[in-house]
Amino acid sequence: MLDRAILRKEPDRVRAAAKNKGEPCLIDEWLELDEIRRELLGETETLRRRRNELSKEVSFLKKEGKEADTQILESKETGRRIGAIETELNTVDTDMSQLELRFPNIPDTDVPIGSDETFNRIIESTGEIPSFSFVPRYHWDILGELLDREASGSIAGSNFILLRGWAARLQRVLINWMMDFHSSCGMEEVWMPFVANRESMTATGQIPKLEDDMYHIEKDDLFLVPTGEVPLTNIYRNSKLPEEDLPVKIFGYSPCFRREAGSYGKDTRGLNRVHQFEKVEMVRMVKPENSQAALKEMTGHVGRMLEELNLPYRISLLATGDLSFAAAKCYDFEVWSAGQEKWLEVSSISNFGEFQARRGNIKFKRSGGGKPEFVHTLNGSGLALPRIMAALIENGQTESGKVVLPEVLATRTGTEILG
RNA sequence: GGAGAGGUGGCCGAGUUUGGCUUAAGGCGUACGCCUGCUAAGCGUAUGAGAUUCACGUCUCCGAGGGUUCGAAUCCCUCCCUCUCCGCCA
Repeated sequence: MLDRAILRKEPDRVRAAAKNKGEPCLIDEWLELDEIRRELLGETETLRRRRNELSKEVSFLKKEGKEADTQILESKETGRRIGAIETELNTVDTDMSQLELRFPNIPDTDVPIGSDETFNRIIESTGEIPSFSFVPRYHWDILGELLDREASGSIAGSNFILLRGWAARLQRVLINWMMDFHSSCGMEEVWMPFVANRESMTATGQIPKLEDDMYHIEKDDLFLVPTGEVPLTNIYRNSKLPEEDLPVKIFGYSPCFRREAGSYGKDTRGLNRVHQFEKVEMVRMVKPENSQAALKEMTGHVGRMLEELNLPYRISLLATGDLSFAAAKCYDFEVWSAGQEKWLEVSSISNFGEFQARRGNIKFKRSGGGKPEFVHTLNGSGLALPRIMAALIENGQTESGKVVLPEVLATRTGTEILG
């Protein structure tokens, strides 16, 4: 959610942001409602003030044992008028809030402007692209029956995955390794619910825009989390943190459920794009002046993870059109997967500024005093499992269809070669 | 799922029986000042959030939403959450 002061004073910025993000923008409707709202608000306040005065008079007169019929009559009439105006005011206010939920966050000034991912700017590329003396295979070919589509299909449906044997084991080892990695870097480990309610989804920005992309449990009006960002950020919804609690640095594992309507077709083979994937997510809440530095720190952190996994990667700064609804700035990490000969997105690290904090009412208070301010929130994947699996398998493959593990995983698995 | 008890400012906690000098007491904490060899104590002052306004101010907020009333923290209804006990269950 954007500051109402910005909507009011700088509608052009809001308009430009929406346009650059490819979102509709109903700012003119909002401004019109805002005028009406302020007018109505003024009227109710005058009337309320009068009613408060009358109430005091009645109270006083009754105590004196005097008549107060005139005052009671006026108060009654005033109450009726307040009621009428309030009904109108509520309608206007609800409409405004609905509109506000649909204004996307304003991208930072250094974000490249462009309609889609072709405008993303690659800012770094690290690691050596592996070469083979044979034709490298796709990970789904190497996995073979360890990626049991028949089983997952009959259990849940297409594009859900079921891993067996060493593939399942590799997934578990990877999750553990990631968790330990973050833990040793001084973040707090969190285990979270994998469903979230409507308020939580609205705070982080999935609702209203992405409601249809989520799995919904109608009976309880709960959603399966599309990312751990939702529970992790909502830990602090409606709270006011003392300054010394910042920065909040937390992480946790969660499965991520995405209906991804209309995503079937190419690029959905194997582990590339599935309805449920595993992810370890990092979330931060920082003081506004520190969010840029935090974003940088988080990208460095993820870079080190990929280096330990020995995966070649590149980082792009997303263009406005590829930036998510709630983000102000975002870096994407992609790893090279040798079989598919493609860059696969494995982590997004975003700064949301105060956008989510405003929606979720997450504030902090400076120890020197002053008004509570909104924190800045950030989050980043560290990392998303399926494509990391794909890249590890494709890059580490041998001619005989085995997989050589990077050292950090070999130590944990107890073997250097899987298969 | 059943029964009971609760939800009041950053925290604790009075007020709900009997609706109206509650404009939410009091305490803790915090900030500033006084005092002090230093610290603590003590004393004094200040201290919730939101909306609106250039400002003074005004209005709203006692878990959420409705209702009754001239007037609701207080009465009525619905819902949510927490705790205790019981039931069921991995």
